Amino acid sequence: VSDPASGGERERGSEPSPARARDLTRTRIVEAALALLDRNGVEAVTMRNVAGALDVTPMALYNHVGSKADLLRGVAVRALDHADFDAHDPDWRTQVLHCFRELRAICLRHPGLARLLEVADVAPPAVLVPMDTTLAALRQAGLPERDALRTYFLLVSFTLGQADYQNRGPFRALAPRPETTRPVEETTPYNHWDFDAAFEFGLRLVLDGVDTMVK
Amino acid sequence: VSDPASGGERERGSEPSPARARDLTRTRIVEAALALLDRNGVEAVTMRNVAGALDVTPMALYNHVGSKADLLRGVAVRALDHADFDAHDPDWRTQVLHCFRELRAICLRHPGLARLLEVADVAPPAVLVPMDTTLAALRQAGLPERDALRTYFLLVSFTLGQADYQNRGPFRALAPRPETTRPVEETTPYNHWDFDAAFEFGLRLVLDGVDTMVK
DNA sequence: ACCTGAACACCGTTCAAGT
DNA sequence: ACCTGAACACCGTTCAAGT
Repeated sequence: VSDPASGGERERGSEPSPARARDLTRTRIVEAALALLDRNGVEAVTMRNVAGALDVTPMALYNHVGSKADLLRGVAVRALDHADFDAHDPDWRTQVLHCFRELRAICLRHPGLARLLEVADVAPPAVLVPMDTTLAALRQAGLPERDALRTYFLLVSFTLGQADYQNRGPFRALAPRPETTRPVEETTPYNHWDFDAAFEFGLRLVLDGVDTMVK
Repeated sequence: VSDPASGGERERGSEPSPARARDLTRTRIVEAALALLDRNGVEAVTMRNVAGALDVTPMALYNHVGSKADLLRGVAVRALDHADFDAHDPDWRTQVLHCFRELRAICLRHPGLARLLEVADVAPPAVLVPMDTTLAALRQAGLPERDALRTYFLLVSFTLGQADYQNRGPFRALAPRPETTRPVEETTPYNHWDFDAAFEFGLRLVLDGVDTMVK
């Protein structure tokens, strides 16, 4: 609606306007949806909103996407497909650190993405395949295949969960109400909560756990 | 609709039917919503469905609940309010284990609850306050207040995430596609995945990490 | 005080038409 | 092949009535 670049030039060259060519494309649709996700959150990415942003009828989208679930899957892929999860480092610890810092950075760059990935019927298996590097690193650390997978899931849950909390503002839930259960002077950590530090703490804790596990 | 016990007796005693008393109550509404959540998942708990289950107009609910968010908050509270998160054990490790095993057990008893708690604007701070016992245990383990909180969030993300994956069937997402990225003989852990064992592994890993951290 | 019924502004999606 | 428009079966919620 408010995008000035969307209603631009129509029929190019000499073609006599072949049925109002809009060059609507799956890529353009996915990008419009991602823009909506970034600006207004996951509940704003609606077939009708996406269509409106592209100045098109809702039903026009279905020539390119199949369903809303398909579109959301495309959005998730698009947001992650330029990620580089490979640290190219022989040390398994720095490899795992790099991997999940990268995942978190992307989730913070696209508010609403973490939520989208948690609503998992939307995330295609392909999305996190690059994380194979993490599995390799954990195996290299000495974990058997099954435990490497378990640790991988633990790290994914943690990373997405934290990013999600951060994105929707200082935790509305899960926090034991400091204002009522605890004297005021102890509530300081809630007021200036350092998400970055908390994330790094969690990563270190898990990696320390891996160390102990393989020892 | 299909509940035979809902359309039962009307006006009792000698009262001349004072405007069709339905004894509709917040508790009954919350319980009907929880039943819907358990049977048909979170997307089935709809104002209209809840009203239908109670044989009442959707708008009748608003005399007792305020909004759908308020209702969902009530459902979360109801599902958790009989939980006993206190192990009454001096050992901090068994206290933390008990706490999160209990949380997970409740989430598995109420499929859809984990998802509900993750959509956190719905979970009231009060819901997880009993977890104060966990914080106390982690402080007792030697963690400073801030790190105890961080570990608490890590454990909550992990527990809810795992329960959520388990509830919606063998992970549709987040799994690095074994069938295409890896030879078949290595895919066994995917086929018979032991959620209980994976959860226990995660707990142990985190507690080992705490041990290392305070040492 | 509590419940109903109609209505409003939304959803995703189907289907028959248009070009 | 691609897009439109009307329609269907849903949402949560407001508002004026009924008792």
